[in-house]
Amino acid sequence: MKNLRLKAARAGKDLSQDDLAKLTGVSRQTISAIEKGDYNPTINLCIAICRVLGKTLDELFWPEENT
Amino acid sequence: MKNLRLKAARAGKDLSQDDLAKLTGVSRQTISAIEKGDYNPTINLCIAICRVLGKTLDELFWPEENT
DNA sequence: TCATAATGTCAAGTATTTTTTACATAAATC
DNA sequence: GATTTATGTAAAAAATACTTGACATTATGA
Repeated sequence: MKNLRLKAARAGKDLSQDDLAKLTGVSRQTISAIEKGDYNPTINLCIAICRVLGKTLDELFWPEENT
Repeated sequence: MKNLRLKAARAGKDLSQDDLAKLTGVSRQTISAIEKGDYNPTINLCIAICRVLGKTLDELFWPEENT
Protein backbone atom coordinates (compact mmCIF):
# COMPACT_ATOMS: atom_id res chain seq x y z
CA MET A 1 0.00 0.00 0.00
CA LYS A 2 1.04 3.59 -0.63
CA ASN A 3 3.15 5.50 1.84
CA LEU A 4 1.22 8.74 1.95
CA ARG A 5 2.96 9.91 5.09
CA LEU A 6 6.24 9.92 3.23
CA LYS A 7 4.70 11.74 0.31
CA ALA A 8 3.22 14.33 2.65
CA ALA A 9 6.45 14.81 4.59
CA ARG A 10 8.36 15.29 1.36
CA ALA A 11 5.81 17.82 0.13
CA GLY A 12 6.12 19.58 3.50
CA LYS A 13 9.78 20.17 2.73
CA ASP A 14 9.02 21.20 -0.85
CA LEU A 15 11.18 18.46 -2.30
CA SER A 16 10.61 16.52 -5.49
CA GLN A 17 11.18 12.78 -5.60
CA ASP A 18 14.37 13.54 -7.44
CA ASP A 19 15.50 16.01 -4.79
CA LEU A 20 14.89 13.48 -2.04
CA ALA A 21 16.64 10.80 -4.06
CA LYS A 22 19.73 12.93 -4.41
CA LEU A 23 19.70 13.92 -0.75
CA THR A 24 19.46 10.29 0.32
CA GLY A 25 21.82 8.90 -2.27
CA VAL A 26 19.44 6.64 -4.17
CA SER A 27 17.70 6.80 -7.52
CA ARG A 28 14.47 8.61 -8.18
CA GLN A 29 12.84 5.32 -9.08
CA THR A 30 13.61 3.96 -5.65
CA ILE A 31 11.87 6.88 -3.94
CA SER A 32 8.95 6.51 -6.31
CA ALA A 33 8.65 2.81 -5.56
CA ILE A 34 8.74 3.38 -1.81
CA GLU A 35 6.00 5.99 -1.98
CA LYS A 36 4.02 3.74 -4.24
CA GLY A 37 4.45 1.02 -1.64
CA ASP A 38 5.84 -1.43 -4.10
CA TYR A 39 8.55 -2.62 -1.84
CA ASN A 40 10.60 -3.03 1.13
CA PRO A 41 13.49 -0.61 1.51
CA THR A 42 16.40 -1.27 3.84
CA ILE A 43 16.38 0.32 7.29
CA ASN A 44 19.39 2.46 6.48
CA LEU A 45 17.58 4.02 3.57
CA CYS A 46 14.52 4.61 5.74
CA ILE A 47 16.72 6.30 8.33
CA ALA A 48 18.35 8.48 5.66
CA ILE A 49 14.93 9.53 4.41
CA CYS A 50 13.75 10.30 7.93
CA ARG A 51 16.78 12.45 8.60
CA VAL A 52 16.28 14.50 5.46
CA LEU A 53 12.61 14.99 6.20
CA GLY A 54 12.99 15.61 9.93
CA LYS A 55 10.83 12.67 10.91
CA THR A 56 11.36 9.43 12.81
CA LEU A 57 10.95 5.84 11.66
CA ASP A 58 7.71 5.48 13.57
CA GLU A 59 6.30 8.60 11.98
CA LEU A 60 7.01 7.52 8.43
CA PHE A 61 7.33 3.75 8.40
CA TRP A 62 5.50 2.20 11.30
CA PRO A 63 2.39 0.54 9.85
CA GLU A 64 -0.77 2.49 10.42
CA GLU A 65 -3.27 0.83 12.66
CA ASN A 66 -6.39 -0.06 10.74
CA THR A 67 -9.05 -0.51 13.34
CA MET B 1 27.84 -1.27 15.46
CA LYS B 2 25.99 -3.74 17.66
CA ASN B 3 22.30 -3.48 18.26
CA LEU B 4 22.21 -3.98 21.99
CA ARG B 5 18.69 -2.69 22.31
CA LEU B 6 17.49 -5.55 20.15
CA LYS B 7 19.51 -8.04 22.15
CA ALA B 8 18.08 -6.66 25.39
CA ALA B 9 14.50 -6.67 24.11
CA ARG B 10 14.87 -10.25 22.99
CA ALA B 11 16.30 -11.24 26.36
CA GLY B 12 13.38 -9.45 27.99
CA LYS B 13 11.02 -11.83 26.23
CA ASP B 14 13.24 -14.82 27.06
CA LEU B 15 13.72 -15.71 23.43
CA SER B 16 16.81 -17.21 21.81
CA GLN B 17 18.04 -15.92 18.47
CA ASP B 18 16.60 -19.06 16.98
CA ASP B 19 13.21 -18.46 18.61
CA LEU B 20 13.09 -14.91 17.28
CA ALA B 21 14.19 -16.10 13.86
CA LYS B 22 11.34 -18.59 13.71
CA LEU B 23 8.80 -16.08 14.98
CA THR B 24 9.86 -13.55 12.36
CA GLY B 25 10.33 -16.03 9.53
CA VAL B 26 14.02 -15.57 8.89
CA SER B 27 17.14 -17.59 9.61
CA ARG B 28 19.02 -17.54 12.87
CA GLN B 29 22.04 -16.12 11.09
CA THR B 30 20.03 -13.13 9.98
CA ILE B 31 19.04 -12.31 13.55
CA SER B 32 22.61 -12.82 14.65
CA ALA B 33 23.92 -10.49 11.96
CA ILE B 34 21.40 -7.79 12.83
CA GLU B 35 22.34 -7.93 16.51
CA LYS B 36 25.97 -7.91 15.58
CA GLY B 37 25.25 -4.81 13.51
CA ASP B 38 26.83 -6.24 10.43
CA TYR B 39 24.17 -5.05 8.15
CA ASN B 40 21.14 -3.44 6.96
CA PRO B 41 17.91 -5.40 7.23
CA THR B 42 14.79 -4.53 5.30
CA ILE B 43 12.13 -2.42 6.99
CA ASN B 44 9.60 -5.23 6.84
CA LEU B 45 11.90 -7.48 8.81
CA CYS B 46 12.50 -4.72 11.35
CA ILE B 47 8.75 -4.30 11.72
CA ALA B 48 8.27 -8.05 12.18
CA ILE B 49 10.93 -8.07 14.89
CA CYS B 50 9.37 -5.08 16.63
CA ARG B 51 5.97 -6.74 16.65
CA VAL B 52 7.29 -9.93 18.20
CA LEU B 53 9.21 -8.00 20.85
CA GLY B 54 6.51 -5.45 21.58
CA LYS B 55 8.65 -2.50 20.59
CA THR B 56 8.54 0.19 17.93
CA LEU B 57 10.98 0.99 15.16
CA ASP B 58 12.25 4.02 17.00
CA GLU B 59 12.88 1.99 20.14
CA LEU B 60 14.93 -0.70 18.42
CA PHE B 61 16.29 0.77 15.21
CA TRP B 62 16.50 4.53 15.40
CA PRO B 63 20.20 5.37 15.74
CA GLU B 64 21.24 6.28 19.23
CA GLU B 65 22.32 9.80 19.72
CA ASN B 66 25.97 9.93 20.64
CA THR B 67 26.38 13.26 22.29
C1' DT C 1 1.87 26.07 -28.49
C1' DC C 2 6.33 24.87 -26.69
C1' DA C 3 9.31 23.82 -23.02
C1' DT C 4 10.18 22.07 -18.69
C1' DA C 5 9.44 19.85 -14.22
C1' DA C 6 7.41 16.04 -11.73
C1' DT C 7 5.94 11.56 -11.68
C1' DG C 8 4.89 6.53 -13.26
C1' DT C 9 6.61 2.50 -15.20
C1' DC C 10 9.29 -1.12 -17.59
C1' DA C 11 13.29 -4.05 -18.60
C1' DA C 12 17.92 -5.51 -17.80
C1' DG C 13 21.77 -5.34 -15.01
C1' DT C 14 24.36 -4.83 -10.42
C1' DA C 15 24.68 -4.90 -5.45
C1' DT C 16 23.34 -6.61 -1.21
C1' DT C 17 20.26 -9.11 1.83
C1' DT C 18 19.07 -13.61 3.25
C1' DT C 19 19.28 -18.74 3.08
C1' DT C 20 21.45 -23.02 3.43
C1' DT C 21 24.92 -25.88 5.11
C1' DA C 22 28.48 -26.51 7.98
C1' DC C 23 31.69 -26.27 11.78
C1' DA C 24 33.28 -24.16 16.16
C1' DT C 25 32.97 -22.69 21.17
C1' DA C 26 30.96 -22.00 25.84
C1' DA C 27 27.51 -23.00 29.33
C1' DA C 28 24.04 -26.02 31.42
C1' DT C 29 22.26 -30.50 32.39
C1' DC C 30 22.41 -35.48 32.59
C1' DG D 1 32.40 -37.30 30.14
C1' DA D 2 28.42 -36.88 26.93
C1' DT D 3 24.49 -34.19 25.31
C1' DT D 4 21.92 -30.30 24.48
C1' DT D 5 21.23 -25.30 23.94
C1' DA D 6 22.77 -20.81 22.53
C1' DT D 7 25.74 -18.28 19.84
C1' DG D 8 29.53 -16.91 16.27
C1' DT D 9 31.12 -17.35 11.84
C1' DA D 10 32.11 -18.59 6.89
C1' DA D 11 31.22 -19.70 1.96
C1' DA D 12 28.16 -20.47 -1.91
C1' DA D 13 23.74 -19.82 -3.73
C1' DA D 14 19.11 -17.71 -3.95
C1' DA D 15 16.16 -13.82 -3.48
C1' DT D 16 15.41 -9.17 -3.84
C1' DA D 17 16.80 -4.13 -3.28
C1' DC D 18 18.45 -0.78 -6.18
C1' DT D 19 20.46 1.35 -10.62
C1' DT D 20 20.48 2.81 -15.25
C1' DG D 21 18.28 4.15 -19.30
C1' DA D 22 14.33 4.85 -21.65
C1' DC D 23 9.71 6.37 -22.75
C1' DA D 24 5.10 8.03 -21.29
C1' DT D 25 1.66 11.23 -18.96
C1' DT D 26 0.28 15.30 -16.50
C1' DA D 27 0.70 19.92 -14.96
C1' DT D 28 2.75 24.50 -15.07
C1' DG D 29 4.52 28.50 -17.10
C1' DA D 30 6.82 31.30 -20.95
